[in-house]
This record gives sequence, C-alpha cells and structure tokens, in this order.
Amino acid sequence: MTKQPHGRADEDAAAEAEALSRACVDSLPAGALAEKCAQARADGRALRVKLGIDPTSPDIHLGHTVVLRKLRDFQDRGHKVVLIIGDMTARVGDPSGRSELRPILSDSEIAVNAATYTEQALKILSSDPDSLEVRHNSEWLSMDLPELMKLLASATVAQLIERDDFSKRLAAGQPVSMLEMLYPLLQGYDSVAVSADIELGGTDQKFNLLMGRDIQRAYGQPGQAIMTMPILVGTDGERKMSKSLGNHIGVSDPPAEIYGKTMSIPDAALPGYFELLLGTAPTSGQSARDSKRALARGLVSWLYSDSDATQAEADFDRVFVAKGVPEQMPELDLGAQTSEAGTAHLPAVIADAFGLSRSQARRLLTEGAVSVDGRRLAGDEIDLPVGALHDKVLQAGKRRFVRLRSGQ
RNA sequence: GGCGGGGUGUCCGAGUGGUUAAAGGAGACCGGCUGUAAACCGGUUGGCUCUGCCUACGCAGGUUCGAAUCCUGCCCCCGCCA
Repeated sequence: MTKQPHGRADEDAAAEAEALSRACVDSLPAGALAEKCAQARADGRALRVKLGIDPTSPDIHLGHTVVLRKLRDFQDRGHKVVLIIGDMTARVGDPSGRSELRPILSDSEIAVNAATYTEQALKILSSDPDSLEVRHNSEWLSMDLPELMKLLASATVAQLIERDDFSKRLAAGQPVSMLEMLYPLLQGYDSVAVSADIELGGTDQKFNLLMGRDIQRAYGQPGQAIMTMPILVGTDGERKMSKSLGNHIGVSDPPAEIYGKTMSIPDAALPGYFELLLGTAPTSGQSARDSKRALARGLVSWLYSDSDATQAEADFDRVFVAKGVPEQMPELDLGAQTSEAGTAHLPAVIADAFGLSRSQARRLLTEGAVSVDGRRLAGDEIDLPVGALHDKVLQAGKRRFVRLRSGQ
C-alpha cells in the first residue's frame, strides 16, 4: 500500500471512513469519522488518533493487538497515532468490566511495565515519527488541586453512575471507590491534553471514550470521534483475553507458546480470531483442526516470521502429535540434588525443574504424571540413582520437559 | 455519629465448640478419550525434613481439655438513618 499524507489519493473522505470503520463495533457519533477525515483533508493535516494503554501488566497480548491493528490502518493512511502510556491512570485502575476493587499498583511495578509496552506495541505499529507519538499521562495528570477541581466540575455524579459497571456494583452492594469514579475523567483529560481527533478502544471502553468527548468540549475543544473494536476472547473461549485471567497469548511469547496456546482455543472462537487478528476468515470446507493449525501458523508468522511458524508447527507435531520430546529444552544440573548415596530425591528435582512446590511435585508423581525418557514413574519411585537419570528427559504432564545432567 | 448486616482456602460459598486442612460449586492441574477443540469419565488441588509435623477461616488477645465456631479490643466492607 502506498502511503499518502493525510489520506489516500485513491479514495475520498467517505470511502476512507468506510474502510477505517471495517470490523469496528461502534463509530460514534454517526458520520463523525467521515467528517473528521474530510476536515483533516481540508486542513491538510493528519488526524490525531489516540489510544491509551495502562501498564497494569508487563505484556501486551493478542487482545490489545485488535485495536493496535486498527491504529495501524490509520497510520498506513498517513494519520498520526498518539499512544498514551497510562502511567498515572494505572495507579487508579480502570473500573471497566470490573466487579470489584482492584489493587493499586506500586510505582516500580508501573515503571517496569511501562518500559516494555512501547517496544511490544511496535510489533504492530509503525515507529515512523510522522505517524507515531508516544506520551505518558503523568506528564499532564500531575495537576494541582485547582486544575483537578476544574476537571471534576466537567461531569456529574449522575453521568458517572449511569455506567453499567458502577450501577451494577452499587446495586449489588459492592464498593465503588472515589478513585474509580475519577478514572473516566482522567482518561478524558488525556484527550484534551493531546487534542485527540479520534479515540479507539475495546467495546468495554465505550463509556470512557464518550466521556473523553464530553470533557474535550468542556475544555473548548471539538469532541473526538470514537471507535470501539470487538473484544477478543481468551484461550478459554469465554472471557475477555486478560493476563490476570490467565487466558492470554502474549505478543512476546515464544513462537512455540503462541502456536500451542492457539491450538488450545475452543473451535467456536476460531472465526473471531481469524477476523480480529489476521483480517481473514477460516478456509471454508477446512476442518476445524486444520483451520486452527493455519491460524496458529499465521499468528507466529505475523509476530515472528514464516520460518519460525514452520519450526513451531514441526515442534508441535513432534511433541503433541507424535508424543515425542522437543528438540530443545532447558537443562537441570542434578549436582545440588544428589545425596551422599548417589541418589536424587525426585520431588525436589521436579520442584526445582518446573518451579513447583515439593508438595505439588509429589502429587504429580503419585498421579502418574512424571516420566523419565518416556517411562512413567510409579508413585513410590522417590529416590533414584543419579546415574540412571543423567542425560535423560524428565517430563511432567504433557508439556513440561527438562533434560537432566548429573553434575560431573 | 446512630442502628443493622458482613469479612472462610485461587474465586464463589457451607459451616455457630470436638469425627474440619474445613461441605458443595467454579477455576486450575493430572490421567483416560481426542484434534493441546468440545463433550464425557476418573483423580488432585496450603506447606514441609511426610505413616508425621507446621500453618490456615480479617488482626490481636482471652475462655476452654479442645475454637473458623464463645468473649474482649481493633481494622475493613455494605446498607439504612443523620
């Protein structure tokens, strides 16, 4: 695609808006996107398209990429993405979709998380300075009380408790903190600070996005247009993909992880994954299994490379289809686990190898989940001679492997 | 500030003096079946120097042979009233 400044030459503003709104759930207010596109062309400038991400966890996952891909569309049409790292709002905690208070993150956690965000986002976004601006909202949210009061005056309690999350929690007798009530205002102020023309988010962000629009107008700015994208479900196929739910696939996960986790999603989630992550659909007539393999390959190719995808699939087939062992795996030196009698205490070895407690390791052992070089261990094989373990593959469950070395 | 309700394991939620590491459910993990899908079946699910020991029912003390269960103080949450 040839990049043109401020919109492609081969389409008019209406066509541009039409193309940009593909796959989105809401584009509000009606017609606003086309107007913004037309205005930008008339003014000879790029649209400022805002996305805020709170660094509440250290990794960007596939769920985030749905919106990032849409932003990339804007970039490819010559517009400017303003990526806001919510280092201040992360301290507040977005109440969207929350049914309870969330813990407040420490400064150091936020700093660590923020550091990895931009880098990961650039797997999807262009880093061209003409099309990307990265800001931290602590820059302008460290405001003094008079300024905060002005911001607080721009919304009413009725507006805030109108939102679903709050009203449900209030109705259920669950706590809603003042801090959370503040969140939509702070996010809205971000839009004022960066003069956003458009803000994107997941459908769960609709309230916050609209609030930004109101706040901009309270500050004498034109209200931003908003676009919401569908929420990607996690690997459980039911709930929103989220690190805290443990159903996420990280953009920085190793290829084998991305491939394997993708293979574990329920079939019903396939069409959504294809559309939102690859912009395609499963090949019709193809079995769900083959479609899923294609999806897994596609995702690894996208985030890494074609050769990594081929490799990941080969490894997957070796381990899960042929029940073999991976080509590469971590090694564990048995030196520290070797007793004077020359035996190793298996619960300790397993705990060490896979980061489990010894009790957990013992359970795996008694459940028959542990094998050495393919031979399943009986529950009472607690101490084995180191000589019998050297250079053998210790496996726990289906997918945890380590190669044992006796420490000579 | 007053009155009332409530804080149990990853989560939800039983349990009001002993047979309670704590019912049941969810989630997770393991095994079987399989396509690391779904459905289904079975098992496990605090820690450890593991035929036992330690820790655990908001926090701290107390009563008792014995407490998640009773008493006292404190902290926190929710509702109504002010």
